[in-house]
Amino acid sequence: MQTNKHIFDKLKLSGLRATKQRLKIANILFEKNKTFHFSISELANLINKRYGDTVALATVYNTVHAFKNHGFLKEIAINSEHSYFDTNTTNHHHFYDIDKDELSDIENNDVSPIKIKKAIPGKKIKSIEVLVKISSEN
Amino acid sequence: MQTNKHIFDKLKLSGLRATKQRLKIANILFEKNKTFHFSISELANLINKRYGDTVALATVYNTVHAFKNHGFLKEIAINSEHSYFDTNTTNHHHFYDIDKDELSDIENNDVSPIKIKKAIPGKKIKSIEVLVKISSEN
DNA sequence: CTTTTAATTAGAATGATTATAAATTAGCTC
DNA sequence: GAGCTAATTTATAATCATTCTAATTAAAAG
Repeated sequence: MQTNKHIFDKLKLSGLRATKQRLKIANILFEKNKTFHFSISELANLINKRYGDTVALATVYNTVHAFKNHGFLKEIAINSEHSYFDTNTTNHHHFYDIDKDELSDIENNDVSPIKIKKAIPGKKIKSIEVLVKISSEN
Repeated sequence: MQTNKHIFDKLKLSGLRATKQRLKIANILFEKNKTFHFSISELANLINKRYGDTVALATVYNTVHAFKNHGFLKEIAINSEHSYFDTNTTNHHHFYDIDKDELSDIENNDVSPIKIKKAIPGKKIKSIEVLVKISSEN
Protein backbone atom coordinates (compact mmCIF):
# COMPACT_ATOMS: atom_id res chain seq x y z
CA MET A 1 0.00 0.00 0.00
CA GLN A 2 1.11 3.53 -0.63
CA THR A 3 0.96 5.85 2.34
CA ASN A 4 -0.33 9.40 2.06
CA LYS A 5 3.22 10.61 2.51
CA HIS A 6 4.28 8.35 -0.30
CA ILE A 7 1.60 9.66 -2.63
CA PHE A 8 2.36 13.24 -1.67
CA ASP A 9 6.01 12.76 -2.55
CA LYS A 10 5.16 10.99 -5.76
CA LEU A 11 3.10 13.93 -6.91
CA LYS A 12 5.68 16.46 -5.91
CA LEU A 13 8.48 14.59 -7.60
CA SER A 14 6.58 14.49 -10.86
CA GLY A 15 6.01 18.22 -10.74
CA LEU A 16 2.32 17.99 -9.90
CA ARG A 17 1.03 20.04 -7.01
CA ALA A 18 -0.31 17.91 -4.23
CA THR A 19 -3.73 19.46 -3.98
CA LYS A 20 -6.51 18.26 -1.70
CA GLN A 21 -8.42 16.93 -4.67
CA ARG A 22 -5.50 15.03 -6.12
CA LEU A 23 -4.68 13.50 -2.77
CA LYS A 24 -8.25 12.31 -2.33
CA ILE A 25 -8.25 10.78 -5.78
CA ALA A 26 -4.81 9.27 -5.33
CA ASN A 27 -5.89 7.77 -2.02
CA ILE A 28 -8.70 5.93 -3.69
CA LEU A 29 -6.61 4.84 -6.64
CA PHE A 30 -3.48 3.71 -4.90
CA GLU A 31 -4.58 2.55 -1.48
CA LYS A 32 -5.06 -1.01 -2.58
CA ASN A 33 -2.19 -3.34 -3.07
CA LYS A 34 -3.78 -4.87 -6.05
CA THR A 35 -4.32 -3.19 -9.36
CA PHE A 36 -7.38 -1.03 -9.55
CA HIS A 37 -9.42 -0.80 -12.74
CA PHE A 38 -12.02 1.87 -13.21
CA SER A 39 -13.95 4.11 -15.53
CA ILE A 40 -14.24 7.82 -14.87
CA SER A 41 -17.82 7.54 -13.71
CA GLU A 42 -17.01 4.71 -11.31
CA LEU A 43 -14.19 6.76 -9.89
CA ALA A 44 -16.44 9.80 -9.53
CA ASN A 45 -18.91 7.64 -7.59
CA LEU A 46 -16.23 6.36 -5.25
CA ILE A 47 -14.99 9.86 -4.57
CA ASN A 48 -18.49 11.01 -3.84
CA LYS A 49 -19.15 8.09 -1.53
CA ARG A 50 -16.04 8.69 0.53
CA TYR A 51 -15.56 12.43 0.39
CA GLY A 52 -18.96 13.78 -0.55
CA ASP A 53 -19.40 16.42 -3.17
CA THR A 54 -15.96 17.97 -2.78
CA VAL A 55 -14.37 17.28 -6.13
CA ALA A 56 -15.84 18.66 -9.34
CA LEU A 57 -16.32 16.25 -12.21
CA ALA A 58 -14.03 18.37 -14.37
CA THR A 59 -11.32 17.87 -11.78
CA VAL A 60 -11.76 14.13 -11.89
CA TYR A 61 -11.16 14.25 -15.63
CA ASN A 62 -8.26 16.66 -15.28
CA THR A 63 -6.65 14.58 -12.59
CA VAL A 64 -7.01 11.26 -14.32
CA HIS A 65 -5.45 12.76 -17.44
CA ALA A 66 -2.67 14.35 -15.45
CA PHE A 67 -1.98 11.05 -13.72
CA LYS A 68 -2.03 9.27 -17.04
CA ASN A 69 0.35 11.76 -18.63
CA HIS A 70 2.72 11.39 -15.70
CA GLY A 71 2.71 7.64 -15.90
CA PHE A 72 0.67 6.87 -12.79
CA LEU A 73 -2.19 5.40 -14.79
CA LYS A 74 -2.66 3.80 -18.11
CA GLU A 75 -5.67 3.62 -20.31
CA ILE A 76 -7.08 0.28 -21.36
CA ALA A 77 -9.29 -0.06 -24.40
CA ILE A 78 -11.91 -2.77 -24.19
CA ASN A 79 -14.89 -1.52 -26.05
CA SER A 80 -16.32 1.70 -27.34
CA GLU A 81 -18.77 2.05 -24.47
CA HIS A 82 -16.32 2.99 -21.74
CA SER A 83 -12.77 4.09 -21.12
CA TYR A 84 -11.02 2.08 -18.46
CA PHE A 85 -7.93 3.02 -16.55
CA ASP A 86 -5.50 0.82 -14.72
CA THR A 87 -3.15 1.60 -11.84
CA ASN A 88 -0.81 -1.06 -13.14
CA THR A 89 1.20 0.84 -15.72
CA THR A 90 3.44 -2.03 -16.77
CA ASN A 91 2.81 -4.01 -19.93
CA HIS A 92 0.49 -6.77 -18.88
CA HIS A 93 -2.61 -8.66 -19.88
CA HIS A 94 -6.26 -8.65 -18.98
CA PHE A 95 -9.32 -10.70 -18.48
CA TYR A 96 -12.48 -8.91 -19.43
CA ASP A 97 -15.64 -10.35 -17.97
CA ILE A 98 -18.31 -9.74 -20.55
CA ASP A 99 -21.17 -10.42 -18.15
CA LYS A 100 -20.03 -8.10 -15.41
CA ASP A 101 -18.17 -5.56 -17.53
CA GLU A 102 -15.16 -6.06 -15.31
CA LEU A 103 -11.44 -6.04 -15.91
CA SER A 104 -8.78 -8.01 -14.07
CA ASP A 105 -5.08 -8.41 -14.57
CA ILE A 106 -3.36 -11.47 -15.84
CA GLU A 107 0.17 -11.75 -14.56
CA ASN A 108 2.79 -12.00 -17.26
CA ASN A 109 3.78 -15.33 -15.74
CA ASP A 110 0.33 -16.67 -16.45
CA VAL A 111 0.64 -16.15 -20.17
CA SER A 112 2.99 -18.19 -22.30
CA PRO A 113 5.67 -16.05 -23.95
CA ILE A 114 4.38 -14.40 -27.08
CA LYS A 115 6.44 -14.34 -30.23
CA ILE A 116 5.42 -12.19 -33.16
CA LYS A 117 6.87 -13.82 -36.25
CA LYS A 118 6.04 -11.06 -38.65
CA ALA A 119 7.92 -7.79 -38.62
CA ILE A 120 6.91 -4.49 -40.16
CA PRO A 121 9.85 -2.81 -41.87
CA GLY A 122 10.95 0.35 -40.12
CA LYS A 123 8.63 -0.27 -37.19
CA LYS A 124 9.48 -1.21 -33.66
CA ILE A 125 7.22 -3.08 -31.26
CA LYS A 126 6.18 -0.83 -28.41
CA SER A 127 3.94 -3.20 -26.50
CA ILE A 128 2.26 -6.56 -26.73
CA GLU A 129 -0.92 -6.99 -24.79
CA VAL A 130 -3.43 -9.78 -24.64
CA LEU A 131 -7.10 -9.37 -23.94
CA VAL A 132 -8.92 -12.51 -22.88
CA LYS A 133 -12.69 -12.17 -22.93
CA ILE A 134 -14.50 -14.45 -20.55
CA SER A 135 -18.08 -15.15 -19.59
CA SER A 136 -20.08 -17.57 -17.48
CA GLU A 137 -20.36 -21.04 -18.84
CA ASN A 138 -23.93 -22.10 -19.42
CA MET B 1 -13.41 -10.68 -53.76
CA GLN B 2 -17.10 -10.76 -53.18
CA THR B 3 -19.28 -10.01 -56.18
CA ASN B 4 -22.33 -7.81 -55.95
CA LYS B 5 -24.44 -10.89 -56.37
CA HIS B 6 -22.61 -12.52 -53.53
CA ILE B 7 -23.16 -9.55 -51.24
CA PHE B 8 -26.79 -9.32 -52.23
CA ASP B 9 -27.33 -12.96 -51.33
CA LYS B 10 -25.41 -12.60 -48.12
CA LEU B 11 -27.69 -9.80 -47.01
CA LYS B 12 -30.83 -11.63 -48.02
CA LEU B 13 -29.80 -14.82 -46.30
CA SER B 14 -29.21 -12.99 -43.06
CA GLY B 15 -32.64 -11.43 -43.20
CA LEU B 16 -31.42 -7.96 -44.07
CA ARG B 17 -33.01 -6.16 -46.96
CA ALA B 18 -30.58 -5.47 -49.75
CA THR B 19 -31.16 -1.76 -50.05
CA LYS B 20 -29.24 0.58 -52.32
CA GLN B 21 -27.45 2.09 -49.36
CA ARG B 22 -26.43 -1.21 -47.87
CA LEU B 23 -25.13 -2.44 -51.20
CA LYS B 24 -23.03 0.67 -51.63
CA ILE B 25 -21.60 0.30 -48.18
CA ALA B 26 -21.06 -3.43 -48.60
CA ASN B 27 -19.28 -2.83 -51.89
CA ILE B 28 -16.78 -0.61 -50.22
CA LEU B 29 -16.32 -2.88 -47.24
CA PHE B 30 -16.06 -6.21 -48.94
CA GLU B 31 -14.63 -5.51 -52.37
CA LYS B 32 -11.09 -6.01 -51.23
CA ASN B 33 -9.64 -9.40 -50.69
CA LYS B 34 -7.75 -8.25 -47.70
CA THR B 35 -9.22 -7.23 -44.43
CA PHE B 36 -10.49 -3.71 -44.24
CA HIS B 37 -10.20 -1.66 -41.08
CA PHE B 38 -12.07 1.56 -40.65
CA SER B 39 -13.71 4.04 -38.37
CA ILE B 40 -17.21 5.32 -39.09
CA SER B 41 -15.96 8.68 -40.26
CA GLU B 42 -13.41 7.13 -42.62
CA LEU B 43 -16.14 4.97 -44.06
CA ALA B 44 -18.45 7.94 -44.45
CA ASN B 45 -15.69 9.72 -46.38
CA LEU B 46 -15.16 6.77 -48.69
CA ILE B 47 -18.86 6.52 -49.40
CA ASN B 48 -19.03 10.18 -50.16
CA LYS B 49 -16.01 10.01 -52.44
CA ARG B 50 -17.41 7.16 -54.49
CA TYR B 51 -21.14 7.73 -54.39
CA GLY B 52 -21.51 11.36 -53.49
CA ASP B 53 -23.97 12.50 -50.92
CA THR B 54 -26.39 9.62 -51.31
CA VAL B 55 -26.21 7.92 -47.94
CA ALA B 56 -27.17 9.72 -44.77
CA LEU B 57 -24.75 9.57 -41.87
CA ALA B 58 -27.43 7.95 -39.73
CA THR B 59 -27.65 5.20 -42.30
CA VAL B 60 -23.92 4.62 -42.13
CA TYR B 61 -24.25 4.12 -38.39
CA ASN B 62 -27.34 1.96 -38.76
CA THR B 63 -25.74 -0.18 -41.42
CA VAL B 64 -22.46 -0.71 -39.64
CA HIS B 65 -24.34 -1.78 -36.54
CA ALA B 66 -26.62 -4.05 -38.51
CA PHE B 67 -23.61 -5.63 -40.22
CA LYS B 68 -21.91 -6.04 -36.89
CA ASN B 69 -24.95 -7.63 -35.30
CA HIS B 70 -25.23 -10.03 -38.20
CA GLY B 71 -21.60 -11.03 -37.96
CA PHE B 72 -20.29 -9.30 -41.09
CA LEU B 73 -18.13 -6.94 -39.08
CA LYS B 74 -16.49 -6.90 -35.75
CA GLU B 75 -15.55 -4.01 -33.56
CA ILE B 76 -11.95 -3.56 -32.47
CA ALA B 77 -11.07 -1.51 -29.42
CA ILE B 78 -7.77 0.29 -29.65
CA ASN B 79 -8.20 3.52 -27.80
CA SER B 80 -10.92 5.76 -26.55
CA GLU B 81 -10.57 8.20 -29.44
CA HIS B 82 -12.11 6.07 -32.15
CA SER B 83 -14.12 2.95 -32.77
CA TYR B 84 -12.60 0.72 -35.39
CA PHE B 85 -14.30 -2.03 -37.32
CA ASP B 86 -12.83 -4.97 -39.12
CA THR B 87 -14.19 -7.04 -41.99
CA ASN B 88 -12.26 -10.01 -40.65
CA THR B 89 -14.67 -11.41 -38.08
CA THR B 90 -12.55 -14.33 -36.96
CA ASN B 91 -10.50 -14.23 -33.78
CA HIS B 92 -7.20 -12.76 -34.81
CA HIS B 93 -4.56 -10.28 -33.79
CA HIS B 94 -3.56 -6.76 -34.72
CA PHE B 95 -0.76 -4.38 -35.22
CA TYR B 96 -1.64 -0.85 -34.32
CA ASP B 97 0.62 1.79 -35.80
CA ILE B 98 0.72 4.56 -33.21
CA ASP B 99 2.16 7.10 -35.64
CA LYS B 100 -0.34 6.60 -38.40
CA ASP B 101 -3.32 5.53 -36.30
CA GLU B 102 -3.64 2.48 -38.51
CA LEU B 103 -4.65 -1.10 -37.88
CA SER B 104 -3.46 -4.20 -39.67
CA ASP B 105 -4.07 -7.87 -39.13
CA ILE B 106 -1.60 -10.37 -37.79
CA GLU B 107 -2.28 -13.86 -39.04
CA ASN B 108 -2.77 -16.41 -36.31
CA ASN B 109 0.18 -18.27 -37.76
CA ASP B 110 2.39 -15.30 -37.08
CA VAL B 111 1.78 -15.40 -33.35
CA SER B 112 3.10 -18.20 -31.17
CA PRO B 113 0.30 -20.20 -29.53
CA ILE B 114 -0.97 -18.45 -26.43
CA LYS B 115 -1.63 -20.39 -23.26
CA ILE B 116 -3.45 -18.79 -20.36
CA LYS B 117 -2.30 -20.58 -17.25
CA LYS B 118 -4.77 -19.01 -14.89
CA ALA B 119 -8.42 -19.96 -14.95
CA ILE B 120 -11.33 -18.06 -13.46
CA PRO B 121 -13.76 -20.42 -11.75
CA GLY B 122 -17.10 -20.66 -13.54
CA LYS B 123 -15.83 -18.63 -16.47
CA LYS B 124 -15.13 -19.73 -19.98
CA ILE B 125 -12.69 -18.10 -22.38
CA LYS B 126 -14.54 -16.53 -25.29
CA SER B 127 -11.64 -15.02 -27.17
CA ILE B 128 -7.96 -14.31 -26.92
CA GLU B 129 -6.66 -11.39 -28.89
CA VAL B 130 -3.30 -9.72 -29.03
CA LEU B 131 -2.69 -6.09 -29.76
CA VAL B 132 0.83 -5.20 -30.81
CA LYS B 133 1.52 -1.49 -30.78
CA ILE B 134 4.23 -0.39 -33.16
CA SER B 135 5.87 2.86 -34.12
CA SER B 136 8.74 4.11 -36.24
CA GLU B 137 12.15 3.49 -34.87
CA ASN B 138 14.13 6.63 -34.36
C1' DC C 1 -51.00 -3.16 -57.87
C1' DT C 2 -51.73 -3.00 -52.97
C1' DT C 3 -50.36 -3.87 -48.56
C1' DT C 4 -47.13 -4.55 -45.05
C1' DT C 5 -43.06 -3.88 -42.85
C1' DA C 6 -38.27 -2.57 -42.90
C1' DA C 7 -35.12 0.99 -43.85
C1' DT C 8 -33.79 5.69 -44.69
C1' DT C 9 -33.65 10.30 -43.53
C1' DA C 10 -33.24 15.16 -41.57
C1' DG C 11 -33.07 17.04 -37.69
C1' DA C 12 -33.40 17.01 -32.71
C1' DA C 13 -31.71 15.00 -28.49
C1' DT C 14 -28.30 12.92 -25.68
C1' DG C 15 -24.34 12.32 -23.03
C1' DA C 16 -19.63 11.98 -22.31
C1' DT C 17 -15.78 14.79 -22.56
C1' DT C 18 -13.37 19.23 -23.17
C1' DA C 19 -12.96 24.22 -23.12
C1' DT C 20 -13.52 28.71 -20.78
C1' DA C 21 -12.58 32.07 -17.74
C1' DA C 22 -13.07 33.49 -13.05
C1' DA C 23 -11.97 32.22 -8.29
C1' DT C 24 -9.06 29.68 -5.31
C1' DT C 25 -4.95 27.69 -3.52
C1' DA C 26 -0.15 25.73 -3.24
C1' DG C 27 4.30 26.81 -2.80
C1' DC C 28 7.46 30.29 -3.13
C1' DT C 29 10.17 34.68 -1.20
C1' DC C 30 10.77 37.83 2.08
C1' DG D 1 2.78 34.90 8.22
C1' DA D 2 1.99 38.38 4.29
C1' DG D 3 2.31 38.90 -0.39
C1' DC D 4 3.19 37.05 -4.97
C1' DT D 5 2.75 34.03 -8.92
C1' DA D 6 1.48 30.31 -11.44
C1' DA D 7 -1.04 26.09 -11.17
C1' DT D 8 -5.35 24.18 -10.15
C1' DT D 9 -10.15 23.96 -9.36
C1' DT D 10 -14.64 24.99 -10.52
C1' DA D 11 -19.30 25.97 -12.56
C1' DT D 12 -20.87 26.48 -16.69
C1' DA D 13 -20.98 26.47 -21.53
C1' DA D 14 -19.50 24.31 -25.71
C1' DT D 15 -18.43 20.41 -28.55
C1' DC D 16 -18.91 16.37 -31.00
C1' DA D 17 -19.82 11.69 -31.88
C1' DT D 18 -23.58 8.84 -31.58
C1' DT D 19 -28.46 7.73 -30.93
C1' DC D 20 -33.28 8.80 -31.14
C1' DT D 21 -37.62 10.34 -33.37
C1' DA D 22 -41.13 10.47 -36.36
C1' DA D 23 -42.18 11.14 -41.03
C1' DT D 24 -41.09 9.44 -45.68
C1' DT D 25 -39.58 6.06 -48.86
C1' DA D 26 -38.71 1.62 -50.66
C1' DA D 27 -38.45 -3.50 -50.55
C1' DA D 28 -40.80 -7.77 -50.33
C1' DA D 29 -45.04 -10.41 -50.15
C1' DG D 30 -49.64 -11.28 -51.44
